[in-house]
Amino acid sequence: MMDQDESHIVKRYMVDACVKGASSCGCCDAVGVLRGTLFLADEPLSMDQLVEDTGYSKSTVSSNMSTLERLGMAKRVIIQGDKRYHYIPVTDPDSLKKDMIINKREEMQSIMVALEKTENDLRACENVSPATLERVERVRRFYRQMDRLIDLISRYNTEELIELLERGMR
Amino acid sequence: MMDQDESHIVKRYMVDACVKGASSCGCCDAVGVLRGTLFLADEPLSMDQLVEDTGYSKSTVSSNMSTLERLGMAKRVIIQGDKRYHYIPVTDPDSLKKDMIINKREEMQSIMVALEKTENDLRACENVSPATLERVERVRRFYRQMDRLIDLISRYNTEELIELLERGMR
DNA sequence: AGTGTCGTTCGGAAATTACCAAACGTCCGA
DNA sequence: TCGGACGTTTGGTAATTTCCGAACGACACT
Repeated sequence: MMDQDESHIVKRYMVDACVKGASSCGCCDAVGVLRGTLFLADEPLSMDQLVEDTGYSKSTVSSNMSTLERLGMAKRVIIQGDKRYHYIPVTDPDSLKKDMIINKREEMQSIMVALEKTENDLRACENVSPATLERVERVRRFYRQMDRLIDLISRYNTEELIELLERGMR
Repeated sequence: MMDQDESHIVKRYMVDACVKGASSCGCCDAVGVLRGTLFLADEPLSMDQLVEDTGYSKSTVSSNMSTLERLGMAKRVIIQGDKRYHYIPVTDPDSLKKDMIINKREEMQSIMVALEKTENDLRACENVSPATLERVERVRRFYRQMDRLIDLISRYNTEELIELLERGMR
């Protein structure tokens, strides 16, 4: 009796948290709902179970699970004697961090390419104010710095980083 | 003749880059278009000029400029002898970094609150598998670490950080 | 107070996105 | 080679979001 209700309430917060996280990645709610459901499942879930647990259709679950996979937040596992796929959530901090950084980095890169192109085009123009050019340069420098920073961050694991930065404070 | 066309092409890349960046913050295209337009303007732009340059309506420009302000990507400035607002893009790296971090941090915080609540609820339940609890703990630990990391990162300026991390590599 | 200039807010239309059901392709065992 | 179980892809639809024009409120100058 109570169990059902309680697990429902518990689920709510987790799912909400994941939905929030998902939407800040530009993902739709379903991605968050699915991730949250996976977190609170006792065992790897098949697509049918995800369909049942979330109320989404099979097609919605299928496409959104592939984005979860692409983002490194879920993995497929093989269950012996069952030809269906089963999904587990990725919870390993280093793995999560790595994928978070990879995704962020790709964003940065594509913006940097565009900025570089803009800067070159501006230099080729005659009637561009120096102020404008300098502004673009400055923004580009910012993104370059951030990219470098992300690169450096990716080379450490999280504990190391925290320790290093805490040590540097003094 | 050529000037018009050229500046149009130049603008394209910059605007595209900003649109891409904006949509990864969950902002609509207009936010990116406005930001890109600001970057390439020779002088602070009034709302009327932004309306003309972007083709958006006054209301759209108004509301999206306030989100740009909220995100710390644009600022209002006063032009002597002109009662209208004018906008300039924020290009200072440290300022951009600061706001980027503040926004990211708020996201993290709200997710962490939800995770904490979930963990407490799970502990209160009887029939929760230890594996599930451990999984939630692990995810929460991840977010706590990332939050700590972001906090530390916010205490340095970018050059310091890069130097510190480069030094730490050896 | 009256008038004109600005910027914001509000309700509805248009465009985009998320979602579902059905059709389709694939793999495996018979 | 057929049949069945799975997962993915594909239109079509419902819901959300974006955007515009109009109305509104605030401020300055007369």
